Amino acid sequence: MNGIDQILRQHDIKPSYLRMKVFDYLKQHMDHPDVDKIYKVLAPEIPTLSKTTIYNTLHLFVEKGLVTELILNHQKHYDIRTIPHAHFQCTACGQIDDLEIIPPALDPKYVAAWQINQVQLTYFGVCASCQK
Amino acid sequence: MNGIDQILRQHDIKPSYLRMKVFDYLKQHMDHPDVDKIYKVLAPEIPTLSKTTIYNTLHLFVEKGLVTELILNHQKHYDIRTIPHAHFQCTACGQIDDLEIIPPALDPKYVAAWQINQVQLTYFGVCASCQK
DNA sequence: CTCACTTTTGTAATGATTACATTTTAATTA
DNA sequence: TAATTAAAATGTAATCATTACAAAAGTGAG
Repeated sequence: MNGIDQILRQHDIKPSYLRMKVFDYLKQHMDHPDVDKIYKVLAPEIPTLSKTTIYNTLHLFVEKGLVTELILNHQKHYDIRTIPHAHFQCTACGQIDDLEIIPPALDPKYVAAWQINQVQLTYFGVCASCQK
Repeated sequence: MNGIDQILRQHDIKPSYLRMKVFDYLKQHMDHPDVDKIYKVLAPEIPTLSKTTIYNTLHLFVEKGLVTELILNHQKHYDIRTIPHAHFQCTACGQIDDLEIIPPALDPKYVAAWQINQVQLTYFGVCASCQK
């Protein structure tokens, strides 16, 4: 958990124990977990943990620009990589991989009219191991 | 509703009255409606209409490759344009616009490993009228 | 120590989607 | 045409991630 309190503070987030735990989890598990997955791992070591807290914490992280929210299959997934990149999701097992593809820039005429805040580029298909 | 029965038949779908109505709606309203929107419009003229039927019908259309499903904001939206293109969604009013951008092709090494079935490129932001 | 504020928690509500059983409609055959 | 069978449409209840909200616990300044 080295330096995590610093990172949180840099993003204007008071580093409570739980927030540090959640961020630490995200840092060590970059497989785009959803709330349930984070909860299941942290709950055993934090017996009083509530799922609502995970929701609150992640909302705060997103609001402060610390993590990116990725809605896939009616579920929110979280990613500490905030630089633009693409994703692949296997429709069989649900796993999400990062892809080093930068989403194309919008035509200037749209940029002038709209205020673009986020881009999401996702490829759906069946991963190697699920094809067998 | 000219020729709609033909289009359905071409996709191996038996053209029932309701299926034709749903497809006709999609053809005339290309603003990527969700189930609720379609239901609200069709229900008055088809008093016995059930929402489940709309769900069933759209599932069938997607399965037969007649329409594309687009999950945005935890909701399924439907699009009769099946050629690859991008979307813009306003996070304030929810409106969805088509963009003439072709999502970038995947690196051959990924294409070899995975079986890609769908690509989704979406820009999120605030549209012109919501910025006021 | 006390008070005010923030963080965390628990429960109940929401809302889109699905499961499933039943009813209605259409098509086929005798 | 009536009977039989399959397909389509319907209604209700269940599911599940997320949110709303109020209460409890923790933290820090004076």
